[in-house]
Amino acid sequence: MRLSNLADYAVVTMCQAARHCGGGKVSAAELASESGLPAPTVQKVVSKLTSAGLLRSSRGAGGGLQLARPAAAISLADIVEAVEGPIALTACVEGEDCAVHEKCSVKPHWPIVNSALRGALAEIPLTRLAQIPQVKEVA
Amino acid sequence: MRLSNLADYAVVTMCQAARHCGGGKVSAAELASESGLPAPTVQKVVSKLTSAGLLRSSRGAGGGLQLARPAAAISLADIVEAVEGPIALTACVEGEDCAVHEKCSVKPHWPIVNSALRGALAEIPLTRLAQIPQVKEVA
DNA sequence: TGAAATCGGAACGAATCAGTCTGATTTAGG
DNA sequence: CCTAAATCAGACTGATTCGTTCCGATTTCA
Repeated sequence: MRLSNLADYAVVTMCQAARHCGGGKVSAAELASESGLPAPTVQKVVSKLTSAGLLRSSRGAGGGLQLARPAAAISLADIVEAVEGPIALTACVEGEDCAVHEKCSVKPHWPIVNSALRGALAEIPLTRLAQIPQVKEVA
Repeated sequence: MRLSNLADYAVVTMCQAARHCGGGKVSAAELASESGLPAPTVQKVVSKLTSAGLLRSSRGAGGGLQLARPAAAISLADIVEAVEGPIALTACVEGEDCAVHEKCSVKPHWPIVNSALRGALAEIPLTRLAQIPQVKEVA
């Protein structure tokens, strides 16, 4: 029930990338220095994000990263799935058979729980995470 | 974003225990044989569930387990938290400091996501998971 | 009193994850 | 056209956590 660190870093990195969205390309090293994360780790995160189609990479000198889609069209669920694979609380949701595959009374209920969680994450766009909220409100 | 196997087993075990709720005490070995899970694993799960106060254990010969509360008052979130600890997607929600503790723009948003997920799990009572649905409906 | 059955904690092994590094590819400039 | 720099992409190592199993302490019934 805990997100992996990679996924956490991916969210932070995507937020940083979203800020540079209008500016064009940004290098992974720049994102690392801005976010304070170790550079090699950011590189790894960026690789996964690019493979998933969330980021577009331009190689060669003067290259860099840029969001493949507008920030509003990228949800938290997309980022998590890009790094951690499909959101599935249990293996049986994925089709893998568990030890109690036969007459498992809980099995039919997992998809409902699963979609509920995924829906909660899908409703949070990257724009909402990237915006620095005025935390002036009284807690 | 995946539930640990222990938590999965805990849910199955609790469902089995809920069926025996009216019958009184049930041994961990019986729950294991009924669910098809390895007996030692069930024992470990039962220990955690008892420590969390979800199950009540009676030691000695003829002892066994029984639900500490009515099944309707036990939610999926309770079971997950009993096995995996507090539901916290990231370490910073728990108070632990992450590498980017300073000016982490994402940090203020995590509690919202976290509570959303926890709420989704808290709304599913054990009774709903224990009942065997008439899966006659066309998928 | 004896014995059985239970929970509780500790130890071992495996798997996944985090982090680091080196190599291949691509572009810009001379 | 070639050189050189900068980039991403994949593979490797070490560590932490999870899963599983086993054994001991405690408690109750007969």
